[in-house]
Amino acid sequence: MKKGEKRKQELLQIAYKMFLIRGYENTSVDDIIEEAGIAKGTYYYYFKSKEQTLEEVIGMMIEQETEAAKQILEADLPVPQKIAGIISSLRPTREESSIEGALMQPENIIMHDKIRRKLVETAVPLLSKVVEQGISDGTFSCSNIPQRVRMLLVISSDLFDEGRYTEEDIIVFIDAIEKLLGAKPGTMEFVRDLIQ
Amino acid sequence: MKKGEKRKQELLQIAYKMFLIRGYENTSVDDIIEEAGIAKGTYYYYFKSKEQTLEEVIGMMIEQETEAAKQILEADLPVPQKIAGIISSLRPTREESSIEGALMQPENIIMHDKIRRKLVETAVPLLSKVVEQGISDGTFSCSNIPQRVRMLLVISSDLFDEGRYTEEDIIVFIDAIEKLLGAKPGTMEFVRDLIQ
DNA sequence: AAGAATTTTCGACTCTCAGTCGAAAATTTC
DNA sequence: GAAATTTTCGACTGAGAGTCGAAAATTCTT
Repeated sequence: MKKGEKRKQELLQIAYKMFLIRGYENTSVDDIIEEAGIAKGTYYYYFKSKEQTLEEVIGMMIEQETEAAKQILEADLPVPQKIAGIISSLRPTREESSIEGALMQPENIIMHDKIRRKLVETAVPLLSKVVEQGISDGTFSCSNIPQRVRMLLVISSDLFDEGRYTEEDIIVFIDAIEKLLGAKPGTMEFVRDLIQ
Repeated sequence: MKKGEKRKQELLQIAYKMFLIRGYENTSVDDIIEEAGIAKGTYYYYFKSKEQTLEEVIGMMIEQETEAAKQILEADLPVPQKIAGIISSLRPTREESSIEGALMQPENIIMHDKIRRKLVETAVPLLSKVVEQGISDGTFSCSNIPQRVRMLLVISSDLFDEGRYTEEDIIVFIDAIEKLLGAKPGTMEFVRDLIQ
């Protein structure tokens, strides 16, 4: 038998994959333990509840994604590059979004919502710092940075999380960035490439 | 015994109240039928599933709220007044938001999310028309109206649906409206009063 | 008005699923 | 190597969503 922490990580990995593929609501604890080849009691020895498992899975995901983002933040790069880098690293990995596309759509409301909240919460401070730097160097010009950054993040998750966006959405989104952060027209065009 | 449609409305009313007070997830079908004094089978004679009941309850809510909004849309009023009117009529009623405050917070994610989506979906076309009128009369100046309106709605639900907003949020929100719709600075200040 | 057809209601039953618990097995400590 | 601690086991409970066939009420026919 495994020693504690190892086993927990293993379960977290399994839960992560299953939540991703089949959705949180469509994955039962029994599914997880079967996949892991353990008994009910063992599962509940490591997790207080199914929901706590979700919480930890999300924490894991976000932490991983935040890791790279923080690196970039510290680097010595021009503001647009930093923004580009942070956004791409926070973006769902191919693994996450491509698994059968089954991911964030049908009825994964709960998981989706929790990820969204946590993502906003952790990304706002990071991006705010970059925007501050952007203000120093004249790229941006505005006050109440965290509030503005949050708005842009909320918009972007509405637009891009579910794949439902058109060319017009992109145009307006870029315009929104420039207007809300006080950048010169056209300077945020590079964002378009990040969306692809 | 009641005749069909009447009974269904009655059940819808009961479900509506219970979902509001105790939340969708914390209300069992058994709770509903007990309150209504009917048997399980009768409930399922009228609804395919619990989720369909939620769907219909939300449809009912939104329809009611949209009613008043449409009236205002048709009226012959200055743009700011129309916006104010529509927003207030789409806003959760005191009944909805005040019931023990238990409403939209703890773990009503599913109901909250469904309401949000449906609300955005129905409000975008309405407000877009007003903005168009605002462009004719010079209040606004922009293209891609529905996209912009949607963004503002999404922001506002993030900000106000859960009561978590500060003075700065309001300032930035108003600024966002003006910038995104191309209104002159200060012209949207009246929105502040709608939030209170 | 009586029977037939239809609508509405009933409630016991099934199935799935999250979570519990006491005891067994493995591991660590002394 | 015995006692203490950690980890695992799986049968069991309880809750809740949804099913189903049959009874009761209502409406339709003639």
